[in-house]
Amino acid sequence: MSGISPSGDYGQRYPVQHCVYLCAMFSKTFGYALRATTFIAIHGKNGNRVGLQELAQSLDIPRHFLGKIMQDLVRHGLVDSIKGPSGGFYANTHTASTPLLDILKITDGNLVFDQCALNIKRCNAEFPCPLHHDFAVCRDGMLQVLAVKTVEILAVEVEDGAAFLVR
Amino acid sequence: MSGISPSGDYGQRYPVQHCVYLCAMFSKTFGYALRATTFIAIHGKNGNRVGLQELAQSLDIPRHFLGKIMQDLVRHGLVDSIKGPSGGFYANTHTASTPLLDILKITDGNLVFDQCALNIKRCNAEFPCPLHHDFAVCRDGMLQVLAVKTVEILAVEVEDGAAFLVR
DNA sequence: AGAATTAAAGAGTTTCAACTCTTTTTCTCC
DNA sequence: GGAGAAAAAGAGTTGAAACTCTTTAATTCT
Repeated sequence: MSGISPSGDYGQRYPVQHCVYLCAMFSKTFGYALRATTFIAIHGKNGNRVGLQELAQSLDIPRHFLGKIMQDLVRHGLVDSIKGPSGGFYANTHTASTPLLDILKITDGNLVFDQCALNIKRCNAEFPCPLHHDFAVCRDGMLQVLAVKTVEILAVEVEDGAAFLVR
Repeated sequence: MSGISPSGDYGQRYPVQHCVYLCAMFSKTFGYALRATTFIAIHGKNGNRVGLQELAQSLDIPRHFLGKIMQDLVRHGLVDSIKGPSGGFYANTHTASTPLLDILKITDGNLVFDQCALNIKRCNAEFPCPLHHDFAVCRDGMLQVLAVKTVEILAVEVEDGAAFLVR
């Protein structure tokens, strides 16, 4: 009959081997924004400014795309910026204390997630899709992390060498 | 200064209220495929056949798009089909016992997810991004669910009225 | 055999995230 | 105040997922 390997080999059935196939939960933009904000929380304080060029190179993010994202973060007051020579981005009083969830709201918008994992229109505890509960556990756990963790927490981890923003 | 509400209101800073913003983890195609397979496991047995028209209408899925997806499921041996008048899709010996992960592999492909939530190139336990651990917990939990649950389990839940494939 | 029906197949369209390029505005320094 | 540097702003491009439309192949029934 048919195997399940997605690329053409329709051989026989196979045991599920250990491998990971899940898609990302967040947009790339969110990852870029989070990493940039954390970088600025670390390097853009005490009068220091981080230029777009430096930021993009340090984090290996497409420069112009990052420019757009930074615009947004500045508009929302997450970081500050100044134009002109020796201008750049720097941390303000909000930067470090920002919960990650705030960044997600900016980058990924008001996707109020009443859709479920299976994209059924109205899926809730009363009329759940077959994956409603399992997915809710996973999602709410992640949400809790994002609500509780702040940029500062990440910054400290990175400064301690316990986590990394690149590579 | 600036609020965080994504749609233009750059007012003052705000408290994080309870709301959910996470994106889906799976493609729409996966949701369609999973629901269709489960529907067929329920209604396409004992010589019964489910036509594409009926399937698409019952599940509220775009008909021609579902046609493409069904092609794939048939090719991979997950369900069987027959053409002509009174043709349609029906369950075979594999259908009910298929783990959900198999369907994900077909629809979402061999996305070996060594990328992390923040899209850093090489993110692993040794050199983790700041969200590596939290995301791994969430992802692996979901993966476990998908590996363990089968179409049959969903079908029973649906037949018992404990879960729903539409609405 | 021929008409009707249904899935399979293939090609096209739409939408949106991700990314690029160019121009404008603001600021500093001489 | 003029030149240069840097962010802001806006418009354009690309690629892939999601969805549509049309044609072909297989099957049944008369």
